[in-house]
Amino acid sequence: MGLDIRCCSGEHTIADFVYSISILIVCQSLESMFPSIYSPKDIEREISEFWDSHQIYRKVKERGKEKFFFVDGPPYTTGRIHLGTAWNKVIKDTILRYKRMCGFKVADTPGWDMHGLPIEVKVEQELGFKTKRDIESYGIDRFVAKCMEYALKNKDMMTEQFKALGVWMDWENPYMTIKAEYIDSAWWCIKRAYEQGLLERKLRVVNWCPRCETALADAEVEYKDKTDPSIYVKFPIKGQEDTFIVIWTTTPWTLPANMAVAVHPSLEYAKFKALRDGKIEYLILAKELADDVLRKGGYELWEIVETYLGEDLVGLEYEHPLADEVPIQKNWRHAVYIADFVTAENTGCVHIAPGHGLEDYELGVQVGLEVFNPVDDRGVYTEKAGKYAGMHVFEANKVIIEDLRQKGLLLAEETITHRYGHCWRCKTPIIYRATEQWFLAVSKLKDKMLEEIDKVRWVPEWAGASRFKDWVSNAKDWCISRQRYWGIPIPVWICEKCGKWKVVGSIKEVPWENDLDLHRPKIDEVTFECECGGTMRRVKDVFDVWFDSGVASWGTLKFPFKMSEEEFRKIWPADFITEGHDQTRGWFYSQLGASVIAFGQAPYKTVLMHGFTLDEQGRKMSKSLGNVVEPEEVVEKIGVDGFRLYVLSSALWEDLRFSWEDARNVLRMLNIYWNAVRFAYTYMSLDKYRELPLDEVELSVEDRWILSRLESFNKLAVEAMENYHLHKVVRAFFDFVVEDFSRWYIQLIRPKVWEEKDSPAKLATYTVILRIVEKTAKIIAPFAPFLAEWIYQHFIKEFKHAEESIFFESYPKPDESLIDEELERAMDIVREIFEAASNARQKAKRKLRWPLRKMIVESKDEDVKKAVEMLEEIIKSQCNVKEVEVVREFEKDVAVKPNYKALGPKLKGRIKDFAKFVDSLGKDEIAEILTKGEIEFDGMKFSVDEALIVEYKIPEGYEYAEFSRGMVYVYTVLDEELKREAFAREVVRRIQEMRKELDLNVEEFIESVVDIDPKLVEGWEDYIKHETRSVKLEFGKPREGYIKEWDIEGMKVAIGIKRLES
RNA sequence: GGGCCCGUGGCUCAGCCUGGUUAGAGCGUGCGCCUGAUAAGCGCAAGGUCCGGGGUUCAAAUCCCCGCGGGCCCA
Repeated sequence: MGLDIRCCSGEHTIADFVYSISILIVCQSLESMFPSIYSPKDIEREISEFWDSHQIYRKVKERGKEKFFFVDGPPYTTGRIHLGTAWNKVIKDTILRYKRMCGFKVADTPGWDMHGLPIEVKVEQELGFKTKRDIESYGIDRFVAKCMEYALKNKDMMTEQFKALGVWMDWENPYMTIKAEYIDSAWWCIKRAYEQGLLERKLRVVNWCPRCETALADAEVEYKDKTDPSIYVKFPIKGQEDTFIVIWTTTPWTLPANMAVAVHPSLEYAKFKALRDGKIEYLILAKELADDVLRKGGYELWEIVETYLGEDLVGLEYEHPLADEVPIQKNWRHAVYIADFVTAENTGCVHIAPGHGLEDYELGVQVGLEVFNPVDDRGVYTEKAGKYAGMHVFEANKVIIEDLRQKGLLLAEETITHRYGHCWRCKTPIIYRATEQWFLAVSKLKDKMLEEIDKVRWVPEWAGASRFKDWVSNAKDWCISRQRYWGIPIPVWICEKCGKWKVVGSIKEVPWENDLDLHRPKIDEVTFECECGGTMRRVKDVFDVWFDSGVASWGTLKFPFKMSEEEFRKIWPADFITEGHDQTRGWFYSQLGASVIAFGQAPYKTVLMHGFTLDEQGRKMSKSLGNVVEPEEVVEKIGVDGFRLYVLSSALWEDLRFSWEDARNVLRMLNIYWNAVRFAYTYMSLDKYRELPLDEVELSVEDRWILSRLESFNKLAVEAMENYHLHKVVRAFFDFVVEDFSRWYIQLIRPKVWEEKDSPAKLATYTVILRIVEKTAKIIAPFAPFLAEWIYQHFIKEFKHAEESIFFESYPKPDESLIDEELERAMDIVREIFEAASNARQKAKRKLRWPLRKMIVESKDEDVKKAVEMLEEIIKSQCNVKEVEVVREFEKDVAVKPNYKALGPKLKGRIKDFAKFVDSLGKDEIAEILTKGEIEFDGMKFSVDEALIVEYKIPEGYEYAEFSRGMVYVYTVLDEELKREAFAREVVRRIQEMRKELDLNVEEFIESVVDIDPKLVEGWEDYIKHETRSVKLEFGKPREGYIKEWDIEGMKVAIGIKRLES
């Protein structure tokens, strides 16, 4: 745009010339001061160097006052960071930068989760190991050293990746779960558990990974589809010929350990007489399920012989189906018991193996069954399993099925695909095994934990109130022991002689020399002497790695090793943590559990739960799908700031579907911001502007408007930040910058920047722009730190006194006195009117370059009237019309016709007279009828709707378009005067184009020859000369210089321009 | 089977908590405009059963219930 402007007639003055020269000089240095193209890479490099060389991070850290205790959820040190990890840290960094700008002294210690099975598995793979025996023969000490090396190497690599994302954390001093002081924090917590009787060692059925040969916590079990046998087995009833109770199982390998059958007390069971292959059998199972099962079993006929409730079956004894193969089974009595967990599914009779099932175990304890577990750590049957000894359980399935078939006890065999637990790291299907393990008795703390959840602020609210509570209510005791090597050693020593425990609560109680040698196997050498004279040896287990991170909220503070309780209490609990929704059962939980044990309260005050990163189709990113997007790839294309803004632009708690298109769009918007700031920079630096107080300049209406918008944006940003709604800030930022600042304000003020140097209007504009740039940069600084800092260094510092870094500044507070809602509304209306006018012009094929005589806004809304009055000049210039008028009702030609269809049947023959009457009505009469809504004819009254068809016709020469509160009518007829102006502009436009094609500098003068009738642009010659920097303008055939033939509105026009040698 | 979240134009999402004229953006598409931010920028248009069905209400994308589809977590 930039329409009706600078048509100041007159010759080029000396001042003009000087101005041109200075533009030239500015243009040359401009590119180095403020490049024309936004290049994230260059900016990031420059700013990184600046931050490093000026030690900005350290200085910012020192400035904080009031504490803000943030705890970093420690990423696990395997491999490189992925999109999700990057997103996570960017969220954290943005919040921390914001809090620092709010004056807080922020705890920004990053954490590293460095122990555990995942690393062991990776190292095993590197070394080509398959079993624990490989590790033991290699040497635990060497294996642990490898794990440490692996973890440290990855930590360093990931640190560099995080730094590259502009994440300001204390990378020199992270907390690491492998460090002595951290292990101290964990041991201290276990001691606290022990003192409260919450540390238990018990025989329990646990999730067991036969490959890793260790117990797994519920949180370490991953459910996915697995195909298993699904078999129906007949257990022979003792003392009753050909009578069986029928059970169903998907784990035939647990049958050698069967100890009982469970039925539901109130479910109906029946004994069926069934015929198969000419043989009669009696089968007991749930009545309602029998038909289905018997059909599967291939029975030809069956009938009910007897029915009973489950409770009636109690005590019914049966023979173990594999008693011959597993002789030890002959020592025990097998019978039917009742259990509430039995459901009316399959046969209604549940095979119970207390050594291999959670509920089985509980039932076993209750009724006094043997907990028989003939399976070793590797998932291989022991000698106790008789015939099956030495066989892996999963391989045993088919052997057992075959044995049952041979014995005639297999009723039916199918396969089933169901969700089955797998080891979270090595993906091996887990088994359930009864083993001795160490537990934290979380079940005793559940109520307290639920109570604490309520005291925490959850963002979004349902993260805690619904999702987390659900998990915690279902939580069982936490199995914290692992039969592995790379982990925090469990600090329990047991006397070999009397069995007494010693729980060590501090690393000071054991001898150690450097902070890393508390690991196995060294710690295993430490012994204590028991009161009884016996030797106390450490249990061999290490902690579940989730327990490591569970103590992070004090581990990060090095409490209690290096911090006093008094000091600790001033800081703890954490003000803020944030992680992905997978951490509901992970870190949110492990921390809550550990903390309730240690302190009886939640370790965090606010928890922000964020989503997962998915690919463009909404699938999880995974290597096997080949859809992984690396953060570096994105950064390469759109820069760190672009990346950060992109991942922060949608609601954090929802999954982020990565989209290249959207990511690139962020870059495009940043580019608009860049260009807008650069535009301002060009003229402000040319004019050597220095900051003026806002109240010393004469603000125009558009200045007041943009200031109001700016403060409204500021207000929204602060509110959103306080609610952790980061995406709202990003959206509002782009909205303000693109819509209000670039697309509208800059267009409006463009003419002003050409005014003479000390023009008050221009100074006001500069003052406003400086404020806009400063505030927007500060508001977005936590999100896009590089760009914000760059603008601060290159723009803000140029025009006002500033700090060393933008991060020394405080986050801007809105000045609500500058918010003028009425003006904002008025401008909204004006922008709508402008859009409608553009629309109408397009319909009438009147391009914006062509001035139009007048425009009428029709609306009954007082606000519209006020808006147009208030902002008339803006409408006129933007819409390129000479005159604008608001009316309540635009005078349209109204034509009315009789509604024959409706009135015909009523008036019958007199309808013709009515038609005549209607025809005879004058303009005023029609108007009156329409206002009244009634028409009187021959003593009868009809409503207008019924009697008339009303047609409106807008007057000749007008084109219209709708907006939300009315209509805009544009008078599109061009009179001679307008045509001359329009034509002049067409000519100017062509000459400018030619200047560009010749690559002329903006200040260079030319001579122009235009082959048109001079009358076409009469009165506009000087305008053309001025606009095109033509010293001479002639009409006629061009003969020299650059000549080009144009088509202007269907007319062939030759134009020639010649560069003037200076 | 249970818990939570999501389901709005071709695509990505606002709006829903606190019900109220015509459901908004951006991208993409088509047409055009602008030209001293210019290897940029801008406008207009087409395009929607707001997942489906019930209910509450004068009024439902919005609140309630029942389904369907997707995701995560659990059993």
